[in-house]
Amino acid sequence: MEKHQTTIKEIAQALNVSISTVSRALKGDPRIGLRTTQRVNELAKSLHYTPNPAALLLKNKKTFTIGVVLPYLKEEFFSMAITGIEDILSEKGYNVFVSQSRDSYDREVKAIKSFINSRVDGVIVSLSVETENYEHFKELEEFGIPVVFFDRTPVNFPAHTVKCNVLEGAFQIVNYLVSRGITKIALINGTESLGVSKERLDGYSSAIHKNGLKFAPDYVKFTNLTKEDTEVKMLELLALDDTPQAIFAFNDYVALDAMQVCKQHGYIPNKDIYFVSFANLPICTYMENPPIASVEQFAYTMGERAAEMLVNVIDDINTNSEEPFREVVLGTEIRIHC
Amino acid sequence: MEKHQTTIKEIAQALNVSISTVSRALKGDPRIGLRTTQRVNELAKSLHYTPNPAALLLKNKKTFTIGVVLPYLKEEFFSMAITGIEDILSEKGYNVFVSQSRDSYDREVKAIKSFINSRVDGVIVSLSVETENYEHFKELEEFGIPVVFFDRTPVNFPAHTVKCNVLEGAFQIVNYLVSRGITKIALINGTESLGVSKERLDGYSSAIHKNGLKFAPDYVKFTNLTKEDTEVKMLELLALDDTPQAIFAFNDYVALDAMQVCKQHGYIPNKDIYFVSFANLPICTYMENPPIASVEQFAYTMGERAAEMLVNVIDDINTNSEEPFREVVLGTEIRIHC
DNA sequence: AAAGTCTGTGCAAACGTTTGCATTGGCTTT
DNA sequence: AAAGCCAATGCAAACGTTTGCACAGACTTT
Repeated sequence: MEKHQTTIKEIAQALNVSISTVSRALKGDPRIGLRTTQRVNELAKSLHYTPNPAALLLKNKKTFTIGVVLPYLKEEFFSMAITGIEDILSEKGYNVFVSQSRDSYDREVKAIKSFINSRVDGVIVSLSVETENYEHFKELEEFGIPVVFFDRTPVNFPAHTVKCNVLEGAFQIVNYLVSRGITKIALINGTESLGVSKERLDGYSSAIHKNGLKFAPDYVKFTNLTKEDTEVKMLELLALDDTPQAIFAFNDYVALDAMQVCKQHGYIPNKDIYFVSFANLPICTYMENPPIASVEQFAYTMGERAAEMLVNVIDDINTNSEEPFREVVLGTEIRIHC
Repeated sequence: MEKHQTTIKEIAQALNVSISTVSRALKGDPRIGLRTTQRVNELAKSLHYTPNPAALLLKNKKTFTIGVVLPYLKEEFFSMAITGIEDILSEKGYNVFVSQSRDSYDREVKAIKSFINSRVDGVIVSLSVETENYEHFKELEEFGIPVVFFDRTPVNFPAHTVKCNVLEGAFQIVNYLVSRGITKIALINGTESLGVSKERLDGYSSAIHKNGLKFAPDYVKFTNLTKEDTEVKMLELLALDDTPQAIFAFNDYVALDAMQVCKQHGYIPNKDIYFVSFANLPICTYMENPPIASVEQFAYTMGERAAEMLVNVIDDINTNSEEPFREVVLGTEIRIHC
């Protein structure tokens, strides 16, 4: 347990030169003689020297650390997004703090505060379902820490964002159902606080109208994404006089929960009632009976784009160019599974 | 973009007291007068003061940061373990760096090096399939950074570990199959480099022997956990003269991949060939046809225990008590699904 | 009234780097 | 041989904290 960490100072003493000489030699400053530079580098290597990040931060004001807050790592959509984020960021020399809000506003706020404390260089966020105010992100701003949101982005709050074209996706997938002769289509949406919920609703209703169908408010439910709430909403739909022929679910988890309710009540999913959703769960490919179609979400790509955007924003802050908010919208693809 | 961060010094100037007074007031040192303490705290709060972690590290040699390296976040087993880790660690005031090895030795080494650079206080690891030498962990030791391994722990390398009783679990689940009258049981194991593979094999063979069955080397396959390799191994099993009646898979992912191969070749999983596995994929509860039984892995608990162990080790280092390596072995439970 | 004891505060060094500004010694110029 | 120059190096301040020690003043003791 020799908890000793070599410092520049020790190298200097060992070589009988000054600290500044070692510092310069280490970064290849041309003012330092070739021989000295060499000796310093050799000794540094053999002593396993690595610069103390605290000292660096103190001078440079940069931690090379990025914080990420997202709802649930266990959702494949988010764990894949993290992979994209990590890939880009590690390449640029950043480390990644990960924190899960588990769809709780309080936890999200706590995570942000802790990121402020540790002076991350930037933050990437996908909002919790509960989040309706954005004070914690304003605080981040006060500390000069930039934020990029992906997928679950804030509403009425200008910010850097990466998302996919949810509205278009919702529109297309409802259209697809209609093209198969299905007209009684219900929507189990996420909570209204989520911008992505609103977009799904807009896409849904514009497809409904465009196809000359009647928009039935009874057919639109909101779930807070918990299994329990989804079950309640699905039961409500089943209890309607005019049972829907198809359910458009907020995402795969909601779809699966809803499908279970169907089964328990004697309906055969994708036979008596069709299901479609937003794909956040590639594991569905292992299922006997996944939703019949889904909107691709490009989780990995979204993570990549968000990370790239963040490093760009960080670099631009340093060069002091005052930029407007950036936005990336990924294309739309729907996948037919059967 | 006022990237200004309040310092203790500014508070001192504003209040016309010395820096040390502010520092002491902030931590409630009884030597500072009540009035002063109050004034300092008020101003600090209104200025959003938070101590600069770099300065703290420089003094305290502690980053309150823990690094975690594990194979894949997208595997529910690991994302749940992370949740357990996070829960314990955030409660103790630590931040968590997450890095995925994606079962690559090189990536694992890189992650460890980067953790050394950022001077984490400790590291939690679940090994990649490829890892066969442990030099990178020795390096960690040289820097005085403690490591705790969970689930995929090293072999012939003394270390702090948290795992479940894999041997016993394997034994019991094979026993269960036998109790259902199934005698031709094959094993699709992980690579031999993994200690948990060896334990599965030992449990398997001891159950085979105990039940008076013959151990058939042909019935034991090793996969590197990729879909491709698992498919190859499953095909080999199907090609045997004496096709097995049941497959004991390394984990749920391997089971699912193997089941797909079965289906493609006209066998009905869990009818023609039974499947059992180690449960690392709770999403299986949504499946029509999951493995008929599985060994519980206690992902969340394992994460918790590992985190607790690590903080204990860290605390003990500071109190200089030289301790032997710790080990936690979680109990065994098998779950019958149908 | 001198000595002692509090209470409340300040000084300055230390942690490991970076970096602007010297300083040194040897070499070329005149 | 005096002046000037360059290459190579060193000094010291700064970044934001913590902390051992010292100090001032006011109050008690004798």
